[in-house]
Amino acid sequence: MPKIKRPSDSTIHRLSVYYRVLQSVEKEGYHTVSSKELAKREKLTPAQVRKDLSFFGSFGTRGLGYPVRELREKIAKILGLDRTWNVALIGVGNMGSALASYKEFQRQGFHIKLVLDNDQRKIGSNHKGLEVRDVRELEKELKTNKIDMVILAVPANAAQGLAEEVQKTGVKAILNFAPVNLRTNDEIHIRSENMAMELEYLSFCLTNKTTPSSD
Amino acid sequence: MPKIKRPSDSTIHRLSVYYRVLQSVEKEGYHTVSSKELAKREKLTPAQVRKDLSFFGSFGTRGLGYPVRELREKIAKILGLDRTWNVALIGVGNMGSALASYKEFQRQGFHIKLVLDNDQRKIGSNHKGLEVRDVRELEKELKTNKIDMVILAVPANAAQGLAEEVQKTGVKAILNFAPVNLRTNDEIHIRSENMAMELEYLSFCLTNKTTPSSD
DNA sequence: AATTGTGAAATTGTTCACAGCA
DNA sequence: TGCTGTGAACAATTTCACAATT
Repeated sequence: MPKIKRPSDSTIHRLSVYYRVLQSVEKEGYHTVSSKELAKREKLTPAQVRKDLSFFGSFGTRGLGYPVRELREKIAKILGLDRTWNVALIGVGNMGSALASYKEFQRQGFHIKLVLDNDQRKIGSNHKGLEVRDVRELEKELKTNKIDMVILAVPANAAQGLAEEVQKTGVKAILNFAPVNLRTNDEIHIRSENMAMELEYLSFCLTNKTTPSSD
Repeated sequence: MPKIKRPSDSTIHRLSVYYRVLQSVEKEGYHTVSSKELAKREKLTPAQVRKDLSFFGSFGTRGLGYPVRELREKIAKILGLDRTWNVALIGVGNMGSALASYKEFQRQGFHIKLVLDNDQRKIGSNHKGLEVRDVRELEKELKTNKIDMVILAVPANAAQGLAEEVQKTGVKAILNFAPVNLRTNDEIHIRSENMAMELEYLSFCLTNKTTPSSD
């Protein structure tokens, strides 16, 4: 039985990285770029770049390199960035507010179309042009706004319950900022940003005097 | 020559995870916990938990499991969480403000002792009990406040320059929130939180209808 | 009886090295 | 000649399986 090679988790992450680099390279006016150049800009090896891309097809020209614009578009398509995504933000505390105005989301096609909270004082208020809606209307609001992804920026103790509710509505992706590990069945994709954990990693490095070099 | 096994990057990250779980387990009143139970709570395998811990010593008792409190303390020591760290925050925009009031940092021993910005309107103003200082005084302020780590929450185009300045002052760790890959020599530990990249990962999953299951 | 700690095996991910093409 | 695409070699990580211990 032929074993089908699936791109690894890290390959996908690096694809995201290449996408960003290609945006720069394109802005700098280059029409082609080699795996060597791409690698150099991100401290990777040329072989890794080529191998990563080869999971998805042959995009380059031997002897020449990769066509910048075309490759960027190809990667966009692979990552699903050749469209826009409707995103809902749950929780308009400090972090939620910051995320609501985070330009990079918008710039990459993630449009925050809906903002929800459970605090009566916040509901109805205006937040970056969007009226904050009542989280009790979660299901209705997610449906009406055709939401594809949810960003959870709520306190740790509220996150699990909300993740389950979101899942029930049929939304298939959550980006979680609460410092808890969400337990769900396998119907939904969840990524967590755990900022304290990153500081803990740094704490480990400093404590154990490891040599840095791109951790 | 005997090859010394170094814990991998992912082992360190999981240590952070175990630390959090142990805090819960302890709060729930348990005195011992098995690798099986720890694994279950984070969807890992018992063997992995044991292997991870074994890099740092033998903390368990065969037939019984691990002493919760003791293990938590051991891990705290390994990660350098048995002390407090002085953290400086550079950039008091939306994200910076949110980070300044992020409770989890404080709770895990990361104390934001200094807040810097380059905006004259913000300098001098009070932010969560701390006066915002002028980033032009960077070196002096980092020294006076005995800063161990810096959180960078500045626009993408300012991040690289600031990272270099921070490095010159001798601080050895940066947590970067700007959506750029910081290029530095290898004297400093850098971690980046790239929130758009996490959304892109989700975008890939939805686009390619991968089966979720704890990505 | 239960559970750790750990070499060995299996798997996964990265780098090498070179054939093949522009 | 220069650079891609890729199988094969290598390296790292995870899982297995079992002796050792309480």
